[in-house]
Amino acid sequence: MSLRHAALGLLALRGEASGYDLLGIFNESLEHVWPATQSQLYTELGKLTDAELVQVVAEGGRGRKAYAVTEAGRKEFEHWLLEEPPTTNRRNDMLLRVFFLGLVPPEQAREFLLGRAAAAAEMHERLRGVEESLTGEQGPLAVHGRIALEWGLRYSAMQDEWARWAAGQLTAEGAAEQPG
Amino acid sequence: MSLRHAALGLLALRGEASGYDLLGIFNESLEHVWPATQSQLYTELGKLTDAELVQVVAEGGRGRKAYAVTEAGRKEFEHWLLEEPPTTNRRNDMLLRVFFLGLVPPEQAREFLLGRAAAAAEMHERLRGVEESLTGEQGPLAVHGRIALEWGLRYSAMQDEWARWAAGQLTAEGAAEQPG
DNA sequence: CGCCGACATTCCACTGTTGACAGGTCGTCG
DNA sequence: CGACGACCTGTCAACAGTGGAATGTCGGCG
Repeated sequence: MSLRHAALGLLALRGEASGYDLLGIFNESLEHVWPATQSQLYTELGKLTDAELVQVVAEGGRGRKAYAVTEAGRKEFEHWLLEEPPTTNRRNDMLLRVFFLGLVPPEQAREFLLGRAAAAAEMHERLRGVEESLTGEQGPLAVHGRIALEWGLRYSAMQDEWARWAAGQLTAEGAAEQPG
Repeated sequence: MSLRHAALGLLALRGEASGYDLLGIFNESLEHVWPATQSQLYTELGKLTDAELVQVVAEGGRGRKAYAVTEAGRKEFEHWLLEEPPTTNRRNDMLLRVFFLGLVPPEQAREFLLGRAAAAAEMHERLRGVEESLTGEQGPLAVHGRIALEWGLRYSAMQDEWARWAAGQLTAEGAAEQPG
């Protein structure tokens, strides 16, 4: 149920915004952190209004409704942000595959792992590019964006090293099975 | 749709098993990689049977049905394992919170990050314990289990270091804002 | 024998996510 | 003017995942 809090947070950052505005932010800034679709967002804004966590503060042309968080909404948001423990991602597609890697020949397993390493390295380079385009930017949003980016950099580096290490383990295993 | 492939993989490893058997494995070995509930698993086994990827090879007491993968099932499984690119986890609850950390006082933001570091360190220690209980184990399953475990160790270490680094960034920022 | 716990399957109601569809308004460029 | 693209809101069906309840069987222990 974090879409609700993402919407509250964006409204808190922006002061006021329409569903359409929020959708733009979701597709730009939050695309890799918490994607959301139109239908989901408009539905959620409706529910938030019913729960009186946000309210319509202006209506403009083309049916536009500008929303802003209420006092209750702000409270709910801060409670989520600081007091609810973040739910760890329990499912991991790649580790599931690793679990079954013994079912295919070692050479194919090794290829799989090296493929993962390459994908991680590619992601790392992409993020390095983003990092460079960010140097010189100022403000608190740049600070927190930079922190999130650093997570991605460290994550992809970790994944790259781990996958290459794991491939090495398989090679060692194969060598041990066929000595001499 | 990976539950389907997890079930196929477990059946391939085990040769044959009932829904109840599989559920036990999901709760033990796959709990932190791909959890599944009763209702989900039995439903999936029904669908897999309809699709002729598995078949009932024996019926025992208490309504027990033992399943095994068919040739088509094995093919489908290997295709998934080696050729379909693993889907990266797109949503990250913690990074979403980081994105909004500018909305609360720096001291609270710092506390949040240090809390995350502590949680990661705790997870790391827990995994270290699992690692120790694994030394001496043999066999290919131990090898791949060890590789998955190593991922967890590196992931938690990375998260711990990152969170402490990030907390430092906020301190530096606060210090820069209030010099002298 | 009677009960209990492990074994074993199935159904239901609910939430979250996705993608497609449908409808309407405003500004501007040719 | 007319068409087009950007703006803006909404509904629907389908599916994955969660949690709980209902139902029944078998083996062993007191």
